[in-house]
Amino acid sequence: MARTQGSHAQTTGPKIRDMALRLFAQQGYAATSMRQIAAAVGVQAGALYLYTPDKQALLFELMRDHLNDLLSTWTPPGGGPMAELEDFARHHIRYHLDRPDLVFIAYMELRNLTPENFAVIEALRRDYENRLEAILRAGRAAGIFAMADTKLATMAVISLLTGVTTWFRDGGRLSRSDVETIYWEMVRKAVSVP
Amino acid sequence: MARTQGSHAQTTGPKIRDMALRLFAQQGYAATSMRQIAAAVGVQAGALYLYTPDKQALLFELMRDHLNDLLSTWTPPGGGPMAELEDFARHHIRYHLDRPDLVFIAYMELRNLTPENFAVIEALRRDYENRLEAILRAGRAAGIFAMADTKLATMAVISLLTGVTTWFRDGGRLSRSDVETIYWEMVRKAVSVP
DNA sequence: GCTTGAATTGAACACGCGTTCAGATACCGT
DNA sequence: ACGGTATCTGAACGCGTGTTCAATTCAAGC
Repeated sequence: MARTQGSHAQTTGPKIRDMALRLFAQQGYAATSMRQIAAAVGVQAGALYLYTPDKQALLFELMRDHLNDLLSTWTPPGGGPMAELEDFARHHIRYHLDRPDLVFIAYMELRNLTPENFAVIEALRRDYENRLEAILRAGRAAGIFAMADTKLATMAVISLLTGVTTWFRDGGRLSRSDVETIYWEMVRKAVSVP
Repeated sequence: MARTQGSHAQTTGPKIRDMALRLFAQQGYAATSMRQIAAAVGVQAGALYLYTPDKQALLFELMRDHLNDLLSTWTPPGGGPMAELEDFARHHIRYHLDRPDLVFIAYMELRNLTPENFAVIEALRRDYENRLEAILRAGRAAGIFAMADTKLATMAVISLLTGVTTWFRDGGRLSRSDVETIYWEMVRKAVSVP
């Protein structure tokens, strides 16, 4: 098979995903051609099909692996809802700032997934939201948090945290950990008892 | 010229914008062809060029008019930073929930603008952000608001408010004004003195 | 009913797309 | 040095794209 040995395959395979990632993030899935990806890898378009069945699989696997990674790199640390929420918020920001391209694609290219692929991604996304919701629900039950609606608070907190990717650039006025701390403070205040 | 009289022109012209809006929002600018738009209007592709110079202008004018509208339908009402922030937040949510397609396009299709068009849209967007920032800055100076960084708070509040469009659907568990009030409460707490 | 000009068609243009595949090439174990 | 196979090329396929334009249809004024 194609994926096993040979010196080229060990670099070409991953390179395709890297370049697809970069190009999809920069110009979008629909606006990126297989020929462009191939050129970026340094190969002819036909060679891509030794590593991927089609263009759609490239997008889907990027998104699926991203979400699986997001889910597997964080588990509730314990220590009560407040500590867990802080950990969640800081991890979310750190993760998103470390992988801006992946995050961008995961939010922008949902429309370009086939219905079956979309369903898979959607389910992973909901898993992630449910983790935050569980924290908020526990915190409200414990009287630590106060919000009119837990589900809305979940969505609002995720929107707020994810928004950091739209403006943050390395080398700017604030460091990543500055941003992390400032955002966490806003999240905490938004859901805490007044 | 084409735009003046005749019974068809009075309906075909606006119809093109409506259908382009719907299709761009549903499937994206790049994935929508002029032939699809024409079919949705009930006309051949060539006829579109009596009303628009090209496809790009369709996208640009949609976004430009949307942002101009957003800017012109809200002016600071006075009454102090807290009252102004509430008015801003409620207006933002109301406006965004009333025009989900336009809002979606304005956030998703920025990449598909030519550089010149992008610059125009970007400037309008910044105008809008600056209005919120002015409120927050005044509130902090007055000791009503407390946030570590005004610019970050501006971006965070906009992310939080805009996020409502990703999940809200009419006929759901909560009405628009419910959502408006719940979101406003979170915004208020996030930026207020603890 | 004829003339006029706007509104629209439908075919054509050059081009880029995703994907396939027979043939060439490069590399490895022996 | 050779055989085998993993890797890649380059051309081709059918199709859809944005846009143009001569020719046609349509609606209204006289």
